Amino acid sequence: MSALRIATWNINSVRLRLPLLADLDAALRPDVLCLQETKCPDELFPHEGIRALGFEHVMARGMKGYNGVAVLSRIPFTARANDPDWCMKGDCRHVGVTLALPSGPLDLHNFYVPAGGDIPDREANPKFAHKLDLIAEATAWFAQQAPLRRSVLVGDLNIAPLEHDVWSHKQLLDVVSHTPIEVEALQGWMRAGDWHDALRHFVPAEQKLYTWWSYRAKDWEAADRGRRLDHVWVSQDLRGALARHEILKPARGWEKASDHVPVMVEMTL
DNA sequence: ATGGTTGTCGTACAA
Repeated sequence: MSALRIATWNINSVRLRLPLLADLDAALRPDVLCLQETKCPDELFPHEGIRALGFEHVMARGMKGYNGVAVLSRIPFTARANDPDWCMKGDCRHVGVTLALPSGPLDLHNFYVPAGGDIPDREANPKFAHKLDLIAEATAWFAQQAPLRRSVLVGDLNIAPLEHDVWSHKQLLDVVSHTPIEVEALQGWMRAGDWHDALRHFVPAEQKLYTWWSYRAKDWEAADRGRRLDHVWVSQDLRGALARHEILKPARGWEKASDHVPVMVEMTL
């Protein structure tokens, strides 16, 4: 039995915030770190700086300017084969790997779900339609994979499903990220894979829990108008392995901070 | 009060 720490962070440019990875590493010491919004084509990915932090195993799936995901790991892994290209867009929103743990293989999915634009209407807003379509595809695909074993799904899912995943349930009901149609979609995805919400495993549903604070607030900390957009899900067989979690809120106050903070879950496997 | 900030790219667009 040993501890496995998996962290996830929407880094909002891996090149700009490469120095912050050292601070994250010092704070959380993750064995595996999943990044979203790397905004970096693969040929420009900062492999040297990341290797210097001790992440010897890296898989990046990036493109110019937008999106992009990566898995940084101290544990060897193989790329999962034959995972879908969601919505056939080639837009670098998912990477799947299989970690080679001493206790056996563990599947890890790193997702960056589309933010979905401003208008919560699939007819009026193609970005919202894309968000719902990607989730519908993922729902159908994970339903086919069931029953999932030794599986973890992390990422910026861009939906805050519970009432206390946002600063004001009432005021955000019409705001993309917390609309009933999105919440339904996310919950359907969770049910399809029989996923267990690892963050709410540790934090009661009645308690406010955020992982993102807008750049647009004058004082993000004083306003505290946050949302829980970043998630860690585990298959039911890993429920008993959940040992600890940390949401690195101080990271929101770092110099040149991302608007998302790193989230970590530790399991005993 | 329908604002506000950030990153990439290149002076627009996505978040």
